[in-house]
Amino acid sequence: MEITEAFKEYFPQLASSSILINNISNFGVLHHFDKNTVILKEETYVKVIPLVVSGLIKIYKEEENGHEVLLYYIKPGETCIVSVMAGEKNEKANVKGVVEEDVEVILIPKNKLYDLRKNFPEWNLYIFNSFNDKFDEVIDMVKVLTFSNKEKRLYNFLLKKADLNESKIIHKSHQEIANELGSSREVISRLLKKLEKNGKVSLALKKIKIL
Amino acid sequence: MEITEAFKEYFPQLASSSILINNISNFGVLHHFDKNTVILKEETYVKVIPLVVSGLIKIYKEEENGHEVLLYYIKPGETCIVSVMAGEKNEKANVKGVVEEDVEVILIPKNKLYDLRKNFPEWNLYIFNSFNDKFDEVIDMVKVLTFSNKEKRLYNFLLKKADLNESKIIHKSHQEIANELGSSREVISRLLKKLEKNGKVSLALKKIKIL
DNA sequence: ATTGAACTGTGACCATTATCACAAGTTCTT
DNA sequence: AAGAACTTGTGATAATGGTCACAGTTCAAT
Repeated sequence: MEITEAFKEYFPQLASSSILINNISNFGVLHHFDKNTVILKEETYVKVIPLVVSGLIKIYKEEENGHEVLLYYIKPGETCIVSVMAGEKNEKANVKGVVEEDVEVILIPKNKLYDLRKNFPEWNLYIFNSFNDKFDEVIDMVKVLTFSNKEKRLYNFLLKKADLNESKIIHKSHQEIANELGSSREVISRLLKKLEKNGKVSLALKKIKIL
Repeated sequence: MEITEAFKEYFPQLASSSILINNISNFGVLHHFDKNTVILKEETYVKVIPLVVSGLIKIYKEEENGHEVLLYYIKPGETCIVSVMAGEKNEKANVKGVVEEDVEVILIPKNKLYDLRKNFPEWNLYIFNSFNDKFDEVIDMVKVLTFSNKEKRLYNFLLKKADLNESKIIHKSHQEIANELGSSREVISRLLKKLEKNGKVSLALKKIKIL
């Protein structure tokens, strides 16, 4: 796929400005990353900002002792606001980004960020919106963590993942899910069994189906 | 205090542009709100954006059944990004904002937001930064909620509040704290006693001192 | 000074979640 | 086909936090 075309198709809000299209087409580069590639490391500087065209990226917060929590996914049409801010401020990232499903991204060099912010209100609105969306997601997570039990949190997670995949089937081991939710494998296994008993899911090896 | 003066003193990042100073001085209004005033309601539209000059505002997420969690405080030099976004998008707020300590704010009518975004890269950077700061705070909260117990969460909360107050003494009842942390009074009472036994705080009626 | 309201302390009990221990099933490799 | 590595199931136990019940304290107002 050609870059201008990809841009127009997946970033209509930005592509409403034809000068912006030209700009991004000039200095942006289409790039592919395989599943499991770490594209954002804690404590490292950011050189490029990804605009996701296809696939899925997951963003984690890491803990000192190696544990982690999934914060949110970045899907086509979205960008990584942590990268944008780390780029603007020349600071290190404080979260981890990993490719969940092979992605196609438009990479923007960080030194173009100032031009974009200065010249394109569309860009600024897009970034505002991106921040706002992820902010809402994380706030919702705080709410769930505060008021719901693990079973509900797990079920929410499965529904959201199924929605992103556009498939009722989730291919993950119990251990992987435990890692993403910051829990332990045994707990997740038991809760999944409970969900199965209550007719909410059906289970098979590395395969969970939403009913 | 005069508005231009307040603006220059508390918003140096914005005041670096003298045209922006003139703009905000023209359409901004200095206003005072008493403690406990609700300045942002869930499910209502936003008409003005506050730039906080003095005092403290707290932002909550509410639950269906009346429970709530404190998300973060807004202190002098900061603005309410939820209001900014609700204003830009003409949408309803999805959090609650209450005055924690009497505040002085510069109020900006929401219909000026587009001009600000279009004409002032400083404004855009300021909003990016505001989003980024609160985003980090909420992400940190997710981390604490996932990996720490209530005792640690409570102690963190006390330290943060003391820091904002610039005082080692926190004037809050156990019930108020329980509400802000989405817990129950008995649990908070017991944990505070435990912290007292371990020499971290000393307790008196509606008064907690960090040691 | 007395009363009423708000605040705090604490025992008892239960639900949820974490951890340890181990068994059993599945898939992959050689 | 055998073994290794990964995956899932489940009992036992302990820690954490929420709920109920009730007693004792402090404060403010009449």
